[in-house]
Amino acid sequence: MSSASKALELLSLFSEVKPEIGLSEMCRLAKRDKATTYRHLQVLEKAGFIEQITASKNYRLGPALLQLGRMREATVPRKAGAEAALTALVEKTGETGHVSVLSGLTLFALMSRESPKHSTRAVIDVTTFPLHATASGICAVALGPDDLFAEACGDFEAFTDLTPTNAQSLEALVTTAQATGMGYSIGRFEKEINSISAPIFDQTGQFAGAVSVASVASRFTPELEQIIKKELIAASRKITKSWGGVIPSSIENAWANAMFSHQELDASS
Amino acid sequence: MSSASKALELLSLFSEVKPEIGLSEMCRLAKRDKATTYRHLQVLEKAGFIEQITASKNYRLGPALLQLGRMREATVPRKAGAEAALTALVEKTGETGHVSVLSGLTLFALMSRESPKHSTRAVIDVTTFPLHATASGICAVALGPDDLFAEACGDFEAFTDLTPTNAQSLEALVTTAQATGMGYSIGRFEKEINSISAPIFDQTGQFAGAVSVASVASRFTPELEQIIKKELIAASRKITKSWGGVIPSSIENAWANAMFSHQELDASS
DNA sequence: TTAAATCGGTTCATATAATGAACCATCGTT
DNA sequence: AACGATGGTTCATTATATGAACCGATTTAA
Repeated sequence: MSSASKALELLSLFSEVKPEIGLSEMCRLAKRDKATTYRHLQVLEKAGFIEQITASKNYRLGPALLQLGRMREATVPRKAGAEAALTALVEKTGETGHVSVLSGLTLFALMSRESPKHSTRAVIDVTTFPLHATASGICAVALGPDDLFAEACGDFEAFTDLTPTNAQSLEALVTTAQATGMGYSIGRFEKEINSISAPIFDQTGQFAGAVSVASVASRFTPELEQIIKKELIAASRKITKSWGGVIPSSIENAWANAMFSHQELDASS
Repeated sequence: MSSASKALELLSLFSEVKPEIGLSEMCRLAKRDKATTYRHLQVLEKAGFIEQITASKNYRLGPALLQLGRMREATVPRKAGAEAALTALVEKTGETGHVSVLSGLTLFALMSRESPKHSTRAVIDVTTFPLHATASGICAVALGPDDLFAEACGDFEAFTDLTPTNAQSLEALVTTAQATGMGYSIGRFEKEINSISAPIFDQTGQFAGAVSVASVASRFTPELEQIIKKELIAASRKITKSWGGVIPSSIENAWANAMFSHQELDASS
């Protein structure tokens, strides 16, 4: 392993709960020699990636990270960060995929991609997703800011006869989404279209959008559903990383439970 | 020079005007061997500090910077970043220094520090600075968001007989501040107190606050004024860096002109 | 169509820089 | 005063970084 890598690894030892680390402690955490660790810290400090607190002699993340982070934010559009993951998602599932972003109380379509695999396929032709009727929308209401629930209740347009049209039925969908870490829409926005959606988080740590797969109901087997969920999780992880976010452990747990329980059911059937 | 430093240096080659760089170009910019540069890029990519664009094979800043930048923001308060610079400022000038932050349309006092050098000294005992009467306020109106001018015009309270009480006289002060990159208050907030103020910028690239020196008029000689300005510039650079910002070149130019023309006057007198 | 020039990426003998055990100096406890 | 922490330093040993030359693929020019 290169020495530069070892130096950079030290940065990942900082966290919100441990923002300051002293030399000795860092040696223990990194399981490395004190002299080596010290030199690595010197390098990082000279570059502004960390700084030493004069009083305590501890180290913390440095100001250069703010600059570089801002530059990344300024120069790389979110769309670019979602592109590769969405392509992979579509390829692996053979279904239509799309990514949405939450701005204020509205869920906007960011991009969509269709699979050439089937002649019949879902087409995403909306610019904003109804919160109560789509998988992405349920995902946003369930895992995004609290005021989205009220916003969703403000418009119960019935797109199909399965669309939820009152707060109670919406609440049920939201609860399921919170338990599984994913949103579902079984023919609730368009007949014959089943969608599943996973949340995306950005550098503020908040829900930032959703990545979804829309499949035609006739080929939506349990096997396909399992594949879609698996790939959605992978896509969500990739996009979240690209947007500078971290998947909250509560979501990771929900995913693990959802995938595990489903596999169990499959095995026992 | 350590190889880790060399790798990290590559990051500073990215900028808003050059967000993507290819391998060969990076070699030229960094004046380093191609193989070495390539390996450095590999290390940075593995750490998420840069990423390669699949299509063009160019490199750009990576998502890890967003995460680390946000963590720095979350764990290091602005106050801490201003502390050392303010202490040095007060020591070198022997006068009272203070730092203010702009939040919305209001300029709040963040911290102040008095010099033990003189028994008579300025005391900063306000929590918000009037925009029209203080050096920090003029600085904010001149170099901050445009709507501050209207806000300043909303309250022309006359603290002394020198306080500007109409838009015209305020405009004149603002123009001077824009030309010199600093705000001035010669007995306009408190009699016998002269203040000079330099802007601070944060990671959004915008005016974020001001660092100021308040001196008692009786010892405010041209020599002291020159020292204060020089140290203010140094303090502004330090705090701006700590807050993740960059001094705009327009401000740097204004400072250079202001300092140079004054020195010329001194020499010719 | 060919040939020269670029590009990103790779190889391997050489040279340089990373390493860590042992070492200080300093601090706060016991 | 002896102990066990801390942050920081030294120097012989060793492992890693280095770069000239190379490769294959595109692009450009003749």
